[in-house]
Amino acid sequence: MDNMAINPSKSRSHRILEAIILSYAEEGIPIGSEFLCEEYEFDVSPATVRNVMAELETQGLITHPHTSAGRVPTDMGYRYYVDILMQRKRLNPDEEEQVENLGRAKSEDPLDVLEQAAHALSEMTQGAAVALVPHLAQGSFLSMKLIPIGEKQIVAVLITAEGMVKHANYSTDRPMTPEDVSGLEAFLNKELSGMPLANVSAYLNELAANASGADAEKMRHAVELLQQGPFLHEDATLILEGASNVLQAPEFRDIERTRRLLSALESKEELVQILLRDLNAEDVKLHIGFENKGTSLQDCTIAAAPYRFRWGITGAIGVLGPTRMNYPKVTSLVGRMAQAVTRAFQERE
Amino acid sequence: MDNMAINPSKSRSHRILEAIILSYAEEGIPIGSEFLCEEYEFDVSPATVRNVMAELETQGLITHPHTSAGRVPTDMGYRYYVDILMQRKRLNPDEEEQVENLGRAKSEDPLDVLEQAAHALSEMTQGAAVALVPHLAQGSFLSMKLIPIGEKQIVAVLITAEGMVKHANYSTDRPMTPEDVSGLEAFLNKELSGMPLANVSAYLNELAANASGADAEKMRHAVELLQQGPFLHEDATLILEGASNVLQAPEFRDIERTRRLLSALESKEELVQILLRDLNAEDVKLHIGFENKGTSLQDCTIAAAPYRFRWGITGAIGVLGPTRMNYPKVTSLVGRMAQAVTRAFQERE
DNA sequence: TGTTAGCACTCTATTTAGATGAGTGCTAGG
DNA sequence: CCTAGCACTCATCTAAATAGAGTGCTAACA
Repeated sequence: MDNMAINPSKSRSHRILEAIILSYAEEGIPIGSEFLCEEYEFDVSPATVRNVMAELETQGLITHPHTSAGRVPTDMGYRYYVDILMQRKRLNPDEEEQVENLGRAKSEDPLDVLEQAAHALSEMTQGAAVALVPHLAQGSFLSMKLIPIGEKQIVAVLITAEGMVKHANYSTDRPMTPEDVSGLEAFLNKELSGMPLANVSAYLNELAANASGADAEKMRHAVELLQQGPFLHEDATLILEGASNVLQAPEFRDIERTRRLLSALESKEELVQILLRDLNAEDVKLHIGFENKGTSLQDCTIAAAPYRFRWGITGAIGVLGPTRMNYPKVTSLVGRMAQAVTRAFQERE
Repeated sequence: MDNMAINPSKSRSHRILEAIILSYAEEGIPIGSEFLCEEYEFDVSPATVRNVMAELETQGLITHPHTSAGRVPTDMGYRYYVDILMQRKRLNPDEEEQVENLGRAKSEDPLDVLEQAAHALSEMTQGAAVALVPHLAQGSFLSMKLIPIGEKQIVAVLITAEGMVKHANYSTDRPMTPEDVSGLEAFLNKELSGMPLANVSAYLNELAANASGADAEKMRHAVELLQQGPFLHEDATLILEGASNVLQAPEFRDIERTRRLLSALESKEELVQILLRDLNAEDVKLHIGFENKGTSLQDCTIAAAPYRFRWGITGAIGVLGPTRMNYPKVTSLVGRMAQAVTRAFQERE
C-alpha cells in the first residue's frame, strides 16, 4: 500500500480524484469521504473532502450510485485521470523479472513468444491478455515451396522475408506432374521474389491479362493459389490468455453480462478491430469503457501497445479488464511488455 | 415436444426414469410426480408415479435435493439411462443439413474443417464443442524443406504422407551456407522418407552414434532440428468453440464454479486427456459428471467420438455441456458429426 | 396385489416489515 | 475557507410470516 505516495504537488481535488480511482480499483465498492481521510493524509476533514467531491461530481468525473453511497469514478473521470494525472507504477522486482524473462525464451516461434508474453501479462494483471499476431500481408515474398502430396494435391508454403510462414493445401482440377509443380514453383519465385505481399495481387492480375498459351495455364494456377489461399487475405489472428480471470471481478457477478463479454472475446472480432487501430500508436493506448460503446466491451478497458516484429512489421499486445482496473500498474506492464516483445524479436533478426 | 413418444414397450419404471431425465434436461428444475403425469401419458395417478420414484431412488438412479422438491437424476442414473434405455434422436432436417454442409466445405485445411464442425456442433447443442486435431507424430515422413532466411536462421517445413504440415524456425550456432542447408535437406529426405515419425527419433540416434567427420556435423543438426523442434513432440492441439454457451445453463449461476470450469477449458489439458482416451472408441463415448471426478469437469458431461483423418490417423470431436444435457440429441449429433468429418477428410484423400 | 384419493408434513422461496448503518448535503459557527 | 453537527436517504441485513410445491404414508378400493 503506497497510498500516501500520492504526489503532493498536485492540487487537492486532483489528489482526491486520484485517491478515489485507486481505492475503487482496489476495493471494488463506492468510496466514502471518511474512508479516504483514513487511508490518505489529506490533512482535512471528511466534510471538506465531501465538498471537493461535490465539485468533482459537477465536473462529471465521479458519481453516486445512490444518495447514501460513496463515490465511483465515471468513465470520463478515468479518461481525465489517465490523460492528466496518472504516473505509471514502477514494476516491482518480481514483475521486472517476469518481463525480462521473455528475452531468454528458448522458442524461436513468434507465436510462442507472444503466447508467453500474454500469459505473463494475464497473470500479473489478473486480467485477460490479448496479442495480435503479425499480419502476413504486411510482409514481402521471400519464397514459396510447393510439395505435391498426390496427383491433384499440393501443399504450398509461403515464407516472407521477415520469417513469417504460412502453409495451405491447394487442390487442382486436373492432375499435375511433378514437373508442372516445380515449374509453377520456379515461376512464382522468379516473378514475386522480394515483392510486398500487398502488391502481389495486383501484379498477378496484370500478368494474367497478358499471358497466353502454356503460360496462361500457369498463371491461372498462380492466381488461384495465391488469391484464394489464405496467403494474401489471411484473417487476423488473436491470442487470448486468461479470459477466465476477468470473472473474478465483482462487476461480473451478473452472468448475462459476463456471457456476452465472453462470447465477444470468443469471436475476437471486436477485439481485433480495437487492436488494429493501435498498431500505429506511439505508446500504450487505453480504451476506456464508454469509448467502446456499441460493442460488448463497454464495461471493460483495454490497454494495448504496439510492438515491432521485424522490419516495419507490427502487432499489438494488451490487457483487457474491468473499467475499474489498476491503471498505473496495467499501463506500465503493457508498455514494458510490448518493449520486451519487440526486443525479443529484434534479437533474433 | 415429443414427450408422448417414449417407447411404450419399456417397463413403467424405465419410462418414468426416462421421462425424468428428459424433462429435467429441458426444465432445469427438479421434476415432480404431478408434472410428469400432465406431460406424459402414463395412465396412472401421481401417487403411483411417486411409488415408482421411491423405488428408483432406492436404486440410486434419482434423488431429492430436499424433502419437498421433485426428483433429479443422479449421475448413476444418467449412466444407466445412456447404457440401457437411450435411443438416439433422429436429426431434424435443419440439423441434417448443417451436418451435411460439412462435406461441401470449400476449405482444404483440416483445421478449418474441424473448426467448422465444432462451430456447428456448439450451435446446435448450445454447449461447448471441442475437437482434437490429428497428431503429427501419428503420421510418417514425406518430405522436409529447409529455407534459409538469414545466415543462421532456417525455416523448416515438415510434410507428412497424410498431408499434415508443420513448420518451425531453427537457428544454428554457426552460419551455414545455402549449400550446407540444401545438403542437410537432401540428407533428411533421403534418410527419413516414408518413415513413421514415431520411429524417427530412435533411428536418428542410432545413425548419430555411428557418424563421423563432416557427417557428424550434419547429424548433429538433423537431431537438434527434429528432436528439439515441435515436429516429434508436438503438444496436442485442441479446438474449442462456443465455451460461452455453457454459461447459459442455470447450474452455472455460481460464478466461482464457472470460473474454475472456464479456466480448465482454457488450459485444455484435462480435456485433451479425456479426448485422447476416446481415440480408439468405436462410437460416441460419454463421460458423465462423476466419471470426471478429480477434474474441474465433474459437473459436466463430455460426449466425444473419434474421427478418422487419413490412413490410420485419428482425432476426436465432441461436445461439453452440463450433466443435465439432452443426451439423445447430443449423442446423435456428435456421432453424425464425427462421421461427417471422417467423410470430409476421406473425400480429399 | 397393485392402484389411488386424501392428508399431514417438510422445507424452500417469497414476501413483508423493521432495524441498521454508511454516507451524503446542508447549515452555522470558527 | 474549513469543519463539527445533524437531519435525511436509501441500500442492506435480519427476522418473521406466508404460500406453495411436492413428498410419504395410510386406508380404501378394484
